[in-house]
Amino acid sequence: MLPTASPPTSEQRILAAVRALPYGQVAGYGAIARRAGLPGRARMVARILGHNNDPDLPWHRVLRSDGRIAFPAGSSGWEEQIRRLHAEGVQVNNGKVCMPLAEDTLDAAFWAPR
DNA sequence: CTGATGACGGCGC
DNA sequence: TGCGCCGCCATCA
Repeated sequence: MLPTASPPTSEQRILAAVRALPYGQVAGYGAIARRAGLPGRARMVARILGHNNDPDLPWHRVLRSDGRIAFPAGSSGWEEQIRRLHAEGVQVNNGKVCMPLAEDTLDAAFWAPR
């Protein structure tokens, strides 16, 4: 590697965490920030997504911690996100994703009584 | 430098 | 269950 290698910026780590979301899976802003090594920066994740211009970025898999679409109901972004989630087989009810967040799923699996 | 804003989160009532 | 307030942090006016 180049000797001038610099540490990844917070923005890059956040984008990487979003790209790491598997198809048909969703996560909250706080969860993404946490995975990026930036606990408490949920708002920073939101700002990055709002300024991102990468068509390959699965931003539609990022929701609020309660599983709701972050955009105002009825807005173009709101409809677009639901449209994309539906395309991945994720069911959405009145702006609410009908499935547990990725982090909750992993946590539930870990704590499951088996 | 100070104050306001935002694709948020958590807790209290 | 729903609503409101406060906390966190980076960016903007």
